[in-house]
Amino acid sequence: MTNTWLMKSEPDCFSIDDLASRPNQTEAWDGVRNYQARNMMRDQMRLGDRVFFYHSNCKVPGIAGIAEISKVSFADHTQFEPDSQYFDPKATLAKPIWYLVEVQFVEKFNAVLSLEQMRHTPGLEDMLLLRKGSRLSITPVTNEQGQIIMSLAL
DNA sequence: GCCAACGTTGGC
DNA sequence: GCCAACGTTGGC
Repeated sequence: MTNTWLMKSEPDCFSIDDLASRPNQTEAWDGVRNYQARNMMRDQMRLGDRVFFYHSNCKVPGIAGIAEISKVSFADHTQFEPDSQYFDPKATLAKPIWYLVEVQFVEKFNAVLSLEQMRHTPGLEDMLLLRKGSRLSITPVTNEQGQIIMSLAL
């Protein structure tokens, strides 16, 4: 059973083009410091799960393309690095606090499927992304929502 | 740049 | 364990 997720990234920081140009087109999704998001990565994501790569905090926020989970949950190394902005002094090697997954590029949409368009698409009303005040950087997407999104993607 | 909504922190 | 204060997210 393959699930679908939506993962946000600020394109100024890390965009889908950045992912596509990485060696192996993979990237460890480090720096997540929210427990709900961590729990999804740690406990629920499976190899091959589909990821909608969402560009946030930019001119046209929306889904820029697709990735997939290429490596399941392991400790986020940045929590151990004092020089990292993601350093967590409470974390130890024996007891890591933060976990991440690795994602791999699959495809880039010809055009970003905008937040605006998703808001106006019947069938997507219940997407967690569209909830007022929703800031969670990782959210589950239902199969139905996933199919609708794929039908809109160019 | 503004600010609403949310999560976290820490005093009590 | 409550909750005010604070910091962050992210659309607009």
